[in-house]
Amino acid sequence: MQRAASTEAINASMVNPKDGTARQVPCERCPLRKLKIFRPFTPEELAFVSTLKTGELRVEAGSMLFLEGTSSAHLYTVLSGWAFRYKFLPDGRRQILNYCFPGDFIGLQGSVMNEMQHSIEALSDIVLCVFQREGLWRLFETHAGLSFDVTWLAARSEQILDQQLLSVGRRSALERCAHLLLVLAQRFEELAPPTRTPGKIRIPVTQQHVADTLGLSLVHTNRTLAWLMRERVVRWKEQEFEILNRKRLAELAGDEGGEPAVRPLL
Amino acid sequence: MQRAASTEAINASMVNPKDGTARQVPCERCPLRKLKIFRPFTPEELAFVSTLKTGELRVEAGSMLFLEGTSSAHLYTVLSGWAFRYKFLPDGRRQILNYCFPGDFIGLQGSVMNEMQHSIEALSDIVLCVFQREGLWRLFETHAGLSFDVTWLAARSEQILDQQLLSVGRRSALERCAHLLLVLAQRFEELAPPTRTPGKIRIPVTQQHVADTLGLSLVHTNRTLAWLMRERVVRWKEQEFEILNRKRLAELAGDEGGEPAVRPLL
DNA sequence: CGCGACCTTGAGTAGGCTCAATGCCGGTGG
DNA sequence: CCACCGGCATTGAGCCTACTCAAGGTCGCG
Repeated sequence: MQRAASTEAINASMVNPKDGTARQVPCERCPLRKLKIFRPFTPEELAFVSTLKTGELRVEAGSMLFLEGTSSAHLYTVLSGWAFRYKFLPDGRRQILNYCFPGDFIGLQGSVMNEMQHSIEALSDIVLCVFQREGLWRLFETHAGLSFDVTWLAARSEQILDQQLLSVGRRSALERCAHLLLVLAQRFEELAPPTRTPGKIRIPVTQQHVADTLGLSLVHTNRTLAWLMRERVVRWKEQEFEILNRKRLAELAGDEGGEPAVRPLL
Repeated sequence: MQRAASTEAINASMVNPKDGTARQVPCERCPLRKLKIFRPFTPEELAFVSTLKTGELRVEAGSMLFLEGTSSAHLYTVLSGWAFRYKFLPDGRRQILNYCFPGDFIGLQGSVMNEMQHSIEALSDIVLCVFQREGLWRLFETHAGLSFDVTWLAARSEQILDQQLLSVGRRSALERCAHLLLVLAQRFEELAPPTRTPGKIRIPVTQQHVADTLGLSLVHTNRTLAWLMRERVVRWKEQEFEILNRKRLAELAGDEGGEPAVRPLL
C-alpha cells in the first residue's frame, strides 16, 4: 500500500489535462455521497458543485500535495486514500497536525489566506477531486448554504485540532495513543460500507507517524503500543491495526469521543 | 485588574436589555476599526454589520463566557479585554487552546455546530459586542464578501492552533515559553495605538495560564521563565511581562512568527 | 543477496513532574 | 492597626516518564 515513505518531490499528474470538464467520477454519482455521514444535497446544489469540479488528481503514496510556504490555486476533496497535514521545525522535528480522510476538504487555508502554513503528504495512493480557487468565490457569491457548509467544515477541523491539542498537551503517552487509535478508528468506520462489522483499520500509518502526531519519540511510542498489544487492547501489524477491546481503550483514553456529525461533502 | 480567578458561575449582564438596537458603541465609530490590522469595510458593509449587533455584554474577569457542552445563541466580537479558550480532561487537567484578543470573533463553533466543545473564560474584565446566531444566517444569505471573511477568520484560527500544536508537540519547555511570549507580544502590539514604542505587555495571565497553554507544570514553567529573566530576555511581574531582548527570544523560539495579517473585523 | 523501511529491545540519561514549604502582597474583618 | 487569608510566585528535593543512543530483527524488493 505505502510505497515510498521518504519525502520526495511533488509528483502528481492531472488525470484529464486536455479537458477541464471531463472527469472520472461525476459528483452526482460520487460513491462517497451515499454514505450517511454526508448530508444529502439538493439536486441544484449537486449540479452546482459539479460545475466546480475541474478534474481529478492521483497522487502516489509518500509524495507531497502541498508544501509549507507556497500558495495553491487549488482546493481538493479527498475521494479515496489518506493523507496527513504537518509542520516542521527548522531542525527537522515534525508535528503531524491531523489526518485527511475521504470526504475531507483540503487546501482551504491556502485558498483563503495567501499561503499555506503547513504541508500535506499522501499516506497512501490517493485520488483527489480538484476545484479551482476561483470556484470558491463563485460558491460564496451564489450559494449561501454551501458557503455556510464551508465554514462549518472549517469549524469542524478546528474542533479536531482542539482535541488533538488537549491530548498532546495534557495526556500521558498511553492516554494519547489510546485516544488517537480510537479517533482514527472512528473516522475510519464512518466511511466503511455500513455492512461490515468493525474490524481491521487499514490506514497505512507507521509508528513514526503516530509518534509525530502525539509529540512522542518513536521508541516510546513503540513501547506504549507494545503495552497495548500485550494487554490485548489492540493489535498492530504492518501499518494497520485492529481494536480488540474498545471499552478498555476508551477508558484508557479517558474520553469516548462523541458521535460523528453528519457533514457536507463538497 | 483581575479580581476573582476561581471558576465561578456565569455572571454577565446585558447592557441594554430593554432596547435591542441601542448600544454603546455604534460599529461605525468602533475604535478598533481605526487600527490598520483590520481591513477597511465599505460603508454598505459597515451599515449591515451594524444591523447585526444587538448590544454589548460586560463580563467580569474570571467568569465564563461559554461552557463546554452547551450551545450558544450568540456570537461575540471582543471589544476590549482578554479571554481564553480551553478544554478540560475529566480529572481536571486543563489545556488552554488559545487566547482571545480585541477584534477576535468568538463563538463561531457553537453557532455553526450544535454545541461548544470548549469553554471560554474572561482573563480581564471584558466587553463583547453581541450578535444573534440568526444574524450569521442573514450574513451568509446577503453578503458573500462577509461570509468569506467569516471563513477567513476560521481558517486563521486554525493556523494559530496549528502553530500551537507544533509548539506543544515538538518544542522544548524553553522554546515553548519563548514562542508563546513572542506570539502574545505580537498580537498585543498589533492592537496598540501605533504611537507607542514596544514596551510592557499588559495581559493578565498567570504562570498557571502559561503552563496550561504550553502543556507544562506550573513549577517547571516558573523555572523556565526564571531562566529567561536571569538571562535578561524578558521581565515578568505581576501578571504582565516585557520583552527585553526580542532577537534572543526569537532565536530561542526558533521561529520569528511572521507578519500579522490584515483581517476583517465583524 | 543486500538494502531500505519498519519494528523491537536494552541501557543509561535527562527534562520535566510531584510534593512540599516559603515568601510576598493586597484585601478584609476584628 | 494588625492578624489572617487567598492568590500568586519561588525554590528545594527526589522521582519517573519519556528521551537518546545503539543494536538487532524481519520482511519485501530489486
